[in-house]
Amino acid sequence: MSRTSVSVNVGKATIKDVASRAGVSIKTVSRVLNKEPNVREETRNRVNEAVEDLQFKPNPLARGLAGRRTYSIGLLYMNPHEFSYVQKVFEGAFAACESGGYTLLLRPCDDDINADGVRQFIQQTQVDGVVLLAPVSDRVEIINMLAESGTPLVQMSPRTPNPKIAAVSPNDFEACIMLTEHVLSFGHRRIGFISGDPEHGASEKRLQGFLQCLHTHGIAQDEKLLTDGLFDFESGKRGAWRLLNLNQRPTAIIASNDDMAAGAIVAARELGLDVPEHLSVAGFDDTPISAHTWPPLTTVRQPIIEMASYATHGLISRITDFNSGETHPENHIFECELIVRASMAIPGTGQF
Amino acid sequence: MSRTSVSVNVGKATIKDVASRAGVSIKTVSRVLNKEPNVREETRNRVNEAVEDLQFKPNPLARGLAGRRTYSIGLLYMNPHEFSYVQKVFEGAFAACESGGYTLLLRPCDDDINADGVRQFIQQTQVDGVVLLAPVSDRVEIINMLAESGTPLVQMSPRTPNPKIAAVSPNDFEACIMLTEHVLSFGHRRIGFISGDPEHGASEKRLQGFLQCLHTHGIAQDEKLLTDGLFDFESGKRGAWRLLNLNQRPTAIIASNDDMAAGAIVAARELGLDVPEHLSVAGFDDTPISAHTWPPLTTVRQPIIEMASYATHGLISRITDFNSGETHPENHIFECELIVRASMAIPGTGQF
DNA sequence: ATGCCTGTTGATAACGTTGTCATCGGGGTA
DNA sequence: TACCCCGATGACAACGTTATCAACAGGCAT
Repeated sequence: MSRTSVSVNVGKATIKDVASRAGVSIKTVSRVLNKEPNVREETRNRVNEAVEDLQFKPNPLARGLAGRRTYSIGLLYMNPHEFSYVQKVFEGAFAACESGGYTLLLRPCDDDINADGVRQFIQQTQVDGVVLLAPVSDRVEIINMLAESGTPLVQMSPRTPNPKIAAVSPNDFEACIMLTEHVLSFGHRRIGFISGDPEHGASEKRLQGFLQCLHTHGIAQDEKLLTDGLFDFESGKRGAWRLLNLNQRPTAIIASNDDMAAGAIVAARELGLDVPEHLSVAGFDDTPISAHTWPPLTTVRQPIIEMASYATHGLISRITDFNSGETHPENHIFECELIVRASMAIPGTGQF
Repeated sequence: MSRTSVSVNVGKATIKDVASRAGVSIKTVSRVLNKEPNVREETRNRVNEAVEDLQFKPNPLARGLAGRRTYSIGLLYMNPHEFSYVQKVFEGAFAACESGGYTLLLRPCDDDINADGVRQFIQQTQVDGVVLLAPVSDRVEIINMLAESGTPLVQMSPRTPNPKIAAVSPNDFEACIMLTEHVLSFGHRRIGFISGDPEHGASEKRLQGFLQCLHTHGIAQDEKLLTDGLFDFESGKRGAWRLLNLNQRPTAIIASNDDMAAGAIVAARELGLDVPEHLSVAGFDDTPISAHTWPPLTTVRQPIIEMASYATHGLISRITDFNSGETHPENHIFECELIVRASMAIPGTGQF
């Protein structure tokens, strides 16, 4: 009535306009919008038609204010230097949000992130829940604060899954056994291992998988072949440098991620060693760089997008289904996949 | 009064609590919060104290609903395969938002993005403004739609700056001249060039810079040495493959970005050519991969973070200063920097 | 004195939803 | 018949801010 709209005011319609057009109260429109029960089929249809006609989109701000929820969730992460990982997580989480009508907020965290910072973020943005990437997912004070404040959360790759908290994880341990098996199958027996950032639970798990596999095959473990890294290129390069300067240097190096493996390749070249003729190298994570080095890296793919999507879906449904009786949060494990490329060869030959 | 708070309700305070504590009306608190004029110094102080005491944070949803603004802006981008670029933009934009009290929403756009999709995004999220990354910044229908709807925007690296629209750009043309000069200084005369995705304005500008530089030095242009790419690794590899299979192959290749340069290195290796002994390679953008290949790539650094931060700051102040009389939007140009690494050598020698 | 402007302040509407509760009517049960 | 319960619906308060406009005090010109 009040609007002499000629398709100009499209999108500016409010719930009142819809209500008067459908000949019902705004509350009934609200019920239909939120798929609440106890609305007659015919009424529901009439409302939906009006919504369609007016191209009505509920105002998220009003919704949030009245309903104490924002239909948005936060994604907290650290380590911008592993950004290709974050990117994929974002991709998966974004897709899940999209399909659920949610908005996703990215939140980079400094190394010195504390519970207060997170609390402030949540207060400021009013997100309905959060996805925590490793290693944020391991900060006890943050987890506690969120639990206390009743904010739904889901962890990605936590060090030790908490039975009370939903989580998704790759099977790092088994995956690293699989990778090591692969390396052994070429005949390598002196294998160097560059571990990852100890801040990440995955680092320990990958190392343990490696050691377990050696043990299974009855290969003596040589402490000198284990060296530390931090998941970044430079530390991988330094680690490989140390390994390659041993009296008896390894014929293969497994790096706990691709960036470090790329560093290992560069270290080898600087020492005049060809990959894979003189040294085989394997990475982990199947990031873009693993396909873009020369030679391209044999690595392990985590289904990051799927994991993020799964985690986010779960989070959203927990936020939504306030009704469903406390389903036990699970730690869902995802299988990894071996990606064979050209950085691995039979020792001393360069042959595959 | 009503709250027997024992520091439990911290953060749940509303503007009313602040008002009663300071002994003023909520409107006056609002005035102080929004730094409006015409509040007595003493009153202002009293309110600020109350805000501090109660750890009051205004509810952004209520703010948005009442004030018709959300204190959030959107970042629209395409091409996830150039994600390290997006990452840096995000970094800069995020910092600017942070300091301005704004929230940043990332919005990946499909290739088939259209004005309707963007309109929907804006309606749904109610962002106060948007940052458009190339090549979204060149979609005329989108720009027009935003202009019509009165949404403030800023373009990053538009093809042709519009005098009515604020923008930031790198000096691609001059930067590519600088890079080409550098290549020429090693004595290269047959230089292959792999251009970028024609969808991006930068591609044309970089190519023109290259050609201009050759012309300045009186070097005849050989069409065969120009080949097309799409800014991704694979197209770079294919482009280099074509160039290296010419009867008279180039002694150096300039790729329009680092991913393609990495592809060029791999193509060379596959053909048994060493870099830089048999072939020099240069990239563009100084992405992480440029430092992680072997040899590391000579490239050009755009100050992406600074550009994004500058653009975002400008956007925010335009949103805020509804008062200031229509300052002419400017296209701010940023200088690029040559990054010299080890992928470039004197033709046929491998020496720097 | 009177009127007017200006700086300061407050009462209250408005923003567009969801939540709470009341109402109404019809069918099943005692 | 009387009662109760339940599905369907609506009136109106509530959410926590900003916007509008009125009120008030004091200074200055008339």
